[in-house]
Amino acid sequence: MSEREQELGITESKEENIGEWYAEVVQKAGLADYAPMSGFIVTRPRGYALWEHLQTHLDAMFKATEVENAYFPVLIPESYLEREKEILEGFDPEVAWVTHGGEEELEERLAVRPTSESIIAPFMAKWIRSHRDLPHRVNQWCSVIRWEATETKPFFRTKEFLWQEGHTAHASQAGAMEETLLRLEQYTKIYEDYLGLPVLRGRKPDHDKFPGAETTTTVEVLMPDGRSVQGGTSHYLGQTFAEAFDITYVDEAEEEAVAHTTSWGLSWRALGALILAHSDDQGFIAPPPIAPTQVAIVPIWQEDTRDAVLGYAESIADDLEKAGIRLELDDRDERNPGFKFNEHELNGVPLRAEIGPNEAEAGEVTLVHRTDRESVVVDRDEIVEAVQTELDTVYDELYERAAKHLEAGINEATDTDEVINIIDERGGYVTTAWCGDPDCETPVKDAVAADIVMVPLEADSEPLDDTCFNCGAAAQTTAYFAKTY
RNA sequence: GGGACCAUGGGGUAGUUUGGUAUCCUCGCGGCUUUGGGUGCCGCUGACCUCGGUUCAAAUCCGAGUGGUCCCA
Repeated sequence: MSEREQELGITESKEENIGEWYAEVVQKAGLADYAPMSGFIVTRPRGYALWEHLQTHLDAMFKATEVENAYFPVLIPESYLEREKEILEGFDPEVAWVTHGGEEELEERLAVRPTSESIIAPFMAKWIRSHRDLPHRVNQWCSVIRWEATETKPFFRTKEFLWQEGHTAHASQAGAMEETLLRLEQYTKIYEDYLGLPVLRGRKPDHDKFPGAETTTTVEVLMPDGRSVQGGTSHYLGQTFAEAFDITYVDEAEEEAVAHTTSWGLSWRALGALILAHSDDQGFIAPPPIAPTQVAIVPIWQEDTRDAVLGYAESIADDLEKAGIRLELDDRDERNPGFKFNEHELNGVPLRAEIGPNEAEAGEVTLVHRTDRESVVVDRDEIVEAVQTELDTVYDELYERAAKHLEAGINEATDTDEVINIIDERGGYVTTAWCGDPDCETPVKDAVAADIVMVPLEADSEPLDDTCFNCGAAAQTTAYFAKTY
């Protein structure tokens, strides 16, 4: 590696030093910077654009399934937070408090929302009177703050993060469970159809549920270093919150009844997952559906071919733009093509169009994949279709790569030593039969810091074996062990 | 929760052990040159994380803080 490359591009290796490599990709690809306060980041336009595109797609799915957006205050009175005991206990150590307005101390301190159940639920109680008001669904796109003293990793671990939180109320348990699973389905779709990441769907074990929830479901994404990321969660909250906040309605028999509620959230951790999964030692790789720039057109000219090449490139850019493709025509005069190639690769642009005198003369365009630098020469007249095809190809390559990794990353074990050994040597998920007692998780936790990240979604699915991997008691379910972020 | 390492122009660094003039590359800006994988030359701007201590003198030594990375729980 030459000195020049060390300075401008990525200098860390994903293979050997994934932590530092990730920090370098995030900064050099212009996605985020570290803020002056520990635990906070500044999301730069290229990083924020990823979030906006993800948001557009997910929001459309919500709206197509009867969700409306609303906005609730960032501050929650302490008395509201106290109304549901478990949520208070669950989040208490991580709540940031506002105690003063100007110099004056407040009569009641205000929590910066760590999640909004306790401010949304009272309003649901107010708005819902009759069974005709159900189901009721609201979602908000916002940020929350959880004051954990952990090390910052942009998009994965920050005290403030962007997310959406959906909250719904239903007449029946069945309706609320259906809702819970529908949102989990939509999270799966976002990962698999837009971010290029296959996921595992499951339920959290009882000791790791959302505070106050009956059932917490999760989509888990396997990272290149063998750790699992919780990519989104959807909770069936039973009647706990409805009872605490009086979300009741008059049913068809004119009886007062307590509603069943759900909540579901997906954060910008999804961005962390896709950056970590797809990018390489050359820099970031954005999956085409959410790429801020999908195609970088690099014109290559000599003195005498300049006008012809630029004119040709511009007409192609016009066609692509009209077709709704996000592109950048990089006609900077002070940079040579090689420099531009490297820069767009660093920034994650999934497809590059090279247009020089050769292409202009032949009526062609050279398209190059970000993933493997493979190039195809296509006809100028079919440029829109060709670009769409090649973007799909890049997406498929990203997805296939991640799918192979996931497939190889699920292994089965029958006893504690085997669970520990596989986690230690290969990482990934280790499936094993489990009795359901959290004490049986402890030896694995102590040895390799891995947890049970999920159990199968279907509560009645048969465990892998008759007896628990650790204590030998009757197995209740199959556990998926993994190290986590 | 415990430990280790690190912090010098926008980015990457030398200098720190042994206290005294801060090095080089790159980015940026101006000019010329140049364009199918990080062009070349000339000129310019720009830095010792913060606070305190020791000292004639601190990037350098000491203490505290802030921030980052990694390892272990």
